[in-house]
Amino acid sequence: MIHKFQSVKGTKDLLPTETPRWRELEETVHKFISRWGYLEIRTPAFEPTELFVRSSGEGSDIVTKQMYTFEDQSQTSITLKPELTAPVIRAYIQHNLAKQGGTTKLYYIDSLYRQERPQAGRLRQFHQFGVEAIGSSNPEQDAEVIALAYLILLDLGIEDLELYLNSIGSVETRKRYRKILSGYFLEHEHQLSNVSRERLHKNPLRILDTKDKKEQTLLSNAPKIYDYLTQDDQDHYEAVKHHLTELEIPFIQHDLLVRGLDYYTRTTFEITSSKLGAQNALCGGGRYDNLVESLGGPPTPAIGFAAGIERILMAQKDTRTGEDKPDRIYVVCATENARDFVLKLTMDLRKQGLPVEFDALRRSLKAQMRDANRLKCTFAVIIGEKELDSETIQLKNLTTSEQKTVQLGTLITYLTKELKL
RNA sequence: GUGGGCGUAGCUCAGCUGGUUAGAGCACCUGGUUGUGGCCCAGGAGGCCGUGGGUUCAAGUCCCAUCGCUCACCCCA
Repeated sequence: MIHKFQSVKGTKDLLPTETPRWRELEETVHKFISRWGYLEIRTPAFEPTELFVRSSGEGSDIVTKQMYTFEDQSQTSITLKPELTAPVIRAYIQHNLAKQGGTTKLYYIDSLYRQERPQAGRLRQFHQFGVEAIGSSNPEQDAEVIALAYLILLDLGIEDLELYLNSIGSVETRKRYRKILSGYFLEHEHQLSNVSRERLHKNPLRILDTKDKKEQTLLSNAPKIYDYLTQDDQDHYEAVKHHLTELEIPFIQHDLLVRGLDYYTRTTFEITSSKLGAQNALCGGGRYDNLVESLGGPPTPAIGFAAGIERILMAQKDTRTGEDKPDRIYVVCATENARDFVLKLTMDLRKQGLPVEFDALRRSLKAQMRDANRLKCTFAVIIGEKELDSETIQLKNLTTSEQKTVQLGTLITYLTKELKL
């Protein structure tokens, strides 16, 4: 028995039943984001492993356990991209996009790869769209990016959006806060769950994310990062909130929101939908003012977000777009000796831009008619011996069941006039 | 990596406490029309019941293992 292949765990085929929804989403993304002045960028599927280690952080989960890493034939360590900010910034530096002046505003729609255990809303190959606005450190830029994320999700028809906002300050602030926080939790270590106790040493900030109800009171008394922000950080944060309020973008301050990647500074945000399962984040993003420099570029502030396409598709209310297909034509072969002519006529009609089907299975007339019906064709062009002899065709309207004889010479003019295409 | 649930026809599923040739709906094919679809009627094809082992006179059904899918933890989009 021959072994049947299956798609690799955590990967999915998009069948013709679902590709229309993907296309529709992608078109919306292209249109919406370009209107805001962002330009599309496409980066390679893989990058030097070191790029992700340097940007995401050596201790981050992505780097320690989620990357698809391999050595190519020249023993270079290669990694399938697990996130998109680093490759975009790499390209930005490599091609010196800054030289164009102003801010550099880029967007992408792309595939990512992370080796995690799949579950609802989480795959090993998945898709995101996102933007990176590179060059401005000002709060208006934060507001623009956050507004873009929020409004595009609204436009995509997602209900129950919740936007969570936080500021985690500079890298130094975070280091200082981290120390204070672990001090606090160390004092109360006996009240911590096993998971949290582990995090205490790896990354105490993550304890703030806990879902353990028993720890909630402990958390509410924990030192808040806001109190450790510098005056500049606070001013920036306040300005971002002010802008969002002005723009009528509703947000929820969430001082426990910390992100998994090391490169974030100041603003972080996340948008969730209650329509999703446990993996309820549709979109995550934040400011990363040190990344460009740490990847070898000039000191350059930047902010961006990435949104998960699979999750958006899950959260969308099922707006089955019954996009009206153009009227299709089925050229039916009624007798064997008409076969050659059927193929030729099919091609002639297609050359006129008409959407035309024919039967390559040599099925019976009846079967062809059934097929035409199954394919929701609006016209059947029937050709048999009689028609060959008289240079006519039978034209049957499959909606009204009317049938008439049409001169072959006038068929194309007739069809192009009759059909809404 | 850890835990729960589930694997029966192309799809959605039924199959009670183990007992004859394993079922339904939808989809598919043929016929009812010597050259005509949709509805209807008649018929048909399609299953090593995920895989391997065990218990038993007898296993889709019980036990063990294994693989796969799925949900959750971890983490994140």
